[in-house]
Amino acid sequence: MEFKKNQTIYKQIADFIYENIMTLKWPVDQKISSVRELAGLLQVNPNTVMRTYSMLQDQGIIYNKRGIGYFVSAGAPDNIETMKRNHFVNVELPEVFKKMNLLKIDIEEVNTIYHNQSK
Amino acid sequence: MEFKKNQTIYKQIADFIYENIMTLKWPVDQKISSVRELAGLLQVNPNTVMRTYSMLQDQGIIYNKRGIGYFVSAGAPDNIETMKRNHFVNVELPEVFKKMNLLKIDIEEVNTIYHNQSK
Amino acid sequence: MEFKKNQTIYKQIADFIYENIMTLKWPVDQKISSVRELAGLLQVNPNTVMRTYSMLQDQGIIYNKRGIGYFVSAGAPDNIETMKRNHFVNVELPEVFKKMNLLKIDIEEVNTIYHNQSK
Amino acid sequence: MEFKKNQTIYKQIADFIYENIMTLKWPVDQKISSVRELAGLLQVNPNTVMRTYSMLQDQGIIYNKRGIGYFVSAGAPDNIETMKRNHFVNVELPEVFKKMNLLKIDIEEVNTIYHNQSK
DNA sequence: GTGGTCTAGACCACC
DNA sequence: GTGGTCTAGACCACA
Repeated sequence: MEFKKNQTIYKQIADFIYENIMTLKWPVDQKISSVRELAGLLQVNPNTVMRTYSMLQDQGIIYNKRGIGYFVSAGAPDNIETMKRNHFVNVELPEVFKKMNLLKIDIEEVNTIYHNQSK
Repeated sequence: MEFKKNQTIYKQIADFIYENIMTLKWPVDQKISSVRELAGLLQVNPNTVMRTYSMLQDQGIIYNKRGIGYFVSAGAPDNIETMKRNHFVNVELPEVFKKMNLLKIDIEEVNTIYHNQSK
Repeated sequence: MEFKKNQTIYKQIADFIYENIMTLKWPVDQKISSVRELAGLLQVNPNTVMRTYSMLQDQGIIYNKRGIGYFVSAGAPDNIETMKRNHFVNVELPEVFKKMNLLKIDIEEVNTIYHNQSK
Repeated sequence: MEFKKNQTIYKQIADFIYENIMTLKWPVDQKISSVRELAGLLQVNPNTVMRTYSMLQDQGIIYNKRGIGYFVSAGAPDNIETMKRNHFVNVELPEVFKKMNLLKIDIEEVNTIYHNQSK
């Protein structure tokens, strides 16, 4: 896996996990990779993975059974989706709109780009 | 002037200058505030302003006359606008579209939000 | 390491690094000294080394892995050599020739001095 | 007159005067332009010209009659030439040779460039 | 007055 | 441990 340099690695790992959970590749209550396992797979320092897991645990996305490992929480797939959706609609989109204003880019232009790109 | 904590100060100062140049408050070939002056005005260390000015000089936005000060480069207003425009269209928009895909948000929904918000 | 006072320290550090890379003492993809390490070694403030590293990163000579350190870029040895060669041939030599013209010094004389000196 | 940005202005003014004296446009014992006059001509701060004149006076190239102005010293044309010649041969050329060594550029190559350029 | 460089020391996020 | 940013204050050459 390759990481973008403009974002922290542990957050990109979180995105990787989010996607696995949302797409149900990692179903609810299933044990996920151990810290060392995932660190080895992603060629990353175990501390970094640990940091991701801690964050996800704080968010209630995964839970921990001591001595056994981390598991996907009930409701995680839906929670992730609404969390991301809210963030996108309430935080990211307004920023985009604000920038469009500054650059005098019309919403029509964005529509055009969107449709052209998907061809 | 107040600074957001999630972005570096010297880049926020750059944005401040970008806007002054784009809106022609600071016309081409006009001397801009000296390092110390702007530092005093923004309540910031002169080194921080110096860092901004160096970056802008590398970008060709401003130029320097030794012992006199910094001046707005010819073509700077247009260059800033195209630079920002390109970044928005080629970098930011694709990321937005990608996220829309993941969250299964249609372009129509974005249009709706856009028009609602502007009311 | 001692520094000449007629040139800035951070550029002299860059020259030091250029040489280590060109002579392959520091091979491609090898981690180079950390900012603090080199600062201690050269008896210089870490900020000064940081400045050098930033410049070299802009030039593509070194790259950064977050939280780990700086590494020599692929192709860096060749790039440094061609960069220096170009500067010498296109900038420095013409100035020398121009001065020879003013002082009415023949190229033959330069040849003589060159061969005498090397004895 | 235009100034290169990689060298100080007052030294470039000195070069301008050196040339006028060496080519005998400004003969020995002739009064040269006043500080203000030259400053106006070159579009430069009078302090900068003053600095040049001070340096030239220290070098014995020009002398001052109080209340009247600056004059070209006897022997100035020859002195400038030998001064420049010595500096070129003893300081600049060795540096060039040293750089040629580092970049493994042969004296033959320099000869070739020299002859090609003059065509 | 102007920019430019450097030091000393601090704090932060990240690996 | 790593880089990165910022402050405070100093010194210098130059215009």
